[in-house]
Amino acid sequence: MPAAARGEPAPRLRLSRDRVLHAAVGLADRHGIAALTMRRLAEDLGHEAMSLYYHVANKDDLLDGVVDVVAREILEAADAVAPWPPTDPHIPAAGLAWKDAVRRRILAARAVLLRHPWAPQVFETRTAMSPAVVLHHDRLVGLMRGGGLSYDVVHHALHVLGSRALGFTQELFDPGDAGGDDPSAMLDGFADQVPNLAGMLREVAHTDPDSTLGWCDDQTEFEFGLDLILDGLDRLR
Amino acid sequence: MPAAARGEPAPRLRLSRDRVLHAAVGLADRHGIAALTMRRLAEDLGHEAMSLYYHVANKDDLLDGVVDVVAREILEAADAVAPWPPTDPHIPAAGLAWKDAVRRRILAARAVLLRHPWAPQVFETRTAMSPAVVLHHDRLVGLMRGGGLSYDVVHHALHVLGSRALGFTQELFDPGDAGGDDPSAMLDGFADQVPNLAGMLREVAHTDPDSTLGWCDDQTEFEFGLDLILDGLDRLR
DNA sequence: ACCTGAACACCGTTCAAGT
DNA sequence: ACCTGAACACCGTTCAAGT
Repeated sequence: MPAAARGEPAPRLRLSRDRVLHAAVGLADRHGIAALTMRRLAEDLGHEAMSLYYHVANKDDLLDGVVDVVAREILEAADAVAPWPPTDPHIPAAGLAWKDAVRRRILAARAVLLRHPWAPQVFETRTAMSPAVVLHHDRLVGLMRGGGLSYDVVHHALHVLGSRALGFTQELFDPGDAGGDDPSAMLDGFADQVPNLAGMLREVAHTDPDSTLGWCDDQTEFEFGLDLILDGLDRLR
Repeated sequence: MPAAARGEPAPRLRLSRDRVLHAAVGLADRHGIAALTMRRLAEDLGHEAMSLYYHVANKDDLLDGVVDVVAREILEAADAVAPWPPTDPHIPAAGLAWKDAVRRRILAARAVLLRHPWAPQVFETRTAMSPAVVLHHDRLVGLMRGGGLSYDVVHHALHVLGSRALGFTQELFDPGDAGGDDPSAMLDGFADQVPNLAGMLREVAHTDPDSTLGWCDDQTEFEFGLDLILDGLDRLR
């Protein structure tokens, strides 16, 4: 009795490192990073857990590869909106264009990460650096230098941007559950101990009482911070 | 035959949530966050793993508590250098002082985190927010408002600062292993694909050939970014 | 060359039982 | 009230064995 007749999905395809990595990304996208175990991943691929070790050294290597897959996606998206070297022969004066180009690259990166919300956490734990991440940063350096920033300022810029260059920041408060209708409600019975925060929340909530995305629009805040930094850097030109 | 006579360290002290949490912090400090398992922690305390569950709901609750311990340490250090409300009756004009006070608080937070290098990773995974973190932010809000920033700008400020308010940033490249004597060496055989980065590294390394901390001084870069942001915010006053 | 099964040393956690 | 031992369902990984 053949495997297919027993209702078991036989291995449909031979494994490869690339197939393993892309399946891992898909699994994390669908069920979160906690679901990404060697056993579960193998199951998704119709193989046994041990088979993965032929294509991947260990779990750490798997995560390095997963990060690189996401980083390649970012690189591609960023190159599509602001390549280096610039292809457009009609680019305006470099000094004016660098900010826009860097901004476009970073917002494109952010758009990619919104599809992989688990990725920032994984990026944080990686010690080896993905080639695609390095390429992305090389392009940022090129654009900033072309805009008239010194290498020294560009170097500082990479540090200031940090993970923002890849489109994410470390938010300490989860806007998801903190929001609700009334943001200051979450401080109930606690407000007298945090008078400043309570005051701020009351006013900010009042200013924009019915924003669709809750009282903190992630995209708006990300862009605000990005522009604050880019403007600050431009002033050092 | 008593337990002590058999050479086994009998439980010297009764457990408590506070003792468990502080032991967890110490364990992570000494052996890294990966060593922080329920079994290992119990062993350090001279008890059985299952005993911990009487004082802590589960591992998630343990990590929430651990984060709060670190956050209380931060709060205390920050209040020591820049309390709110300000205690000094001779404070200069508020507009000039807010930046310095916020800067002091954040650098004090950073000093604490340098003693707990594993903490940022744990902060990232927490969804519940630590009371001590909320208090620290309340004080930042107070100082900024006192400095003449509108609630709206202060709100943006908290988002821009993000984890920086607690003294850490997400660095994508590990300065530890990337450094060495020659930073551009790490791009060997790759330099032609990343000409901008290679150019930058050559010049930056040359500028400061023998800095003790390697080619990227974390503290310098952190302060550079912090000041860039604070100056940008001040301009919105 | 590529894949597998059994086995090992770990996890976090439940539950009934001890003092 | 506080702590424990045995047991369960998971991990990542080694290794010898299959095709």
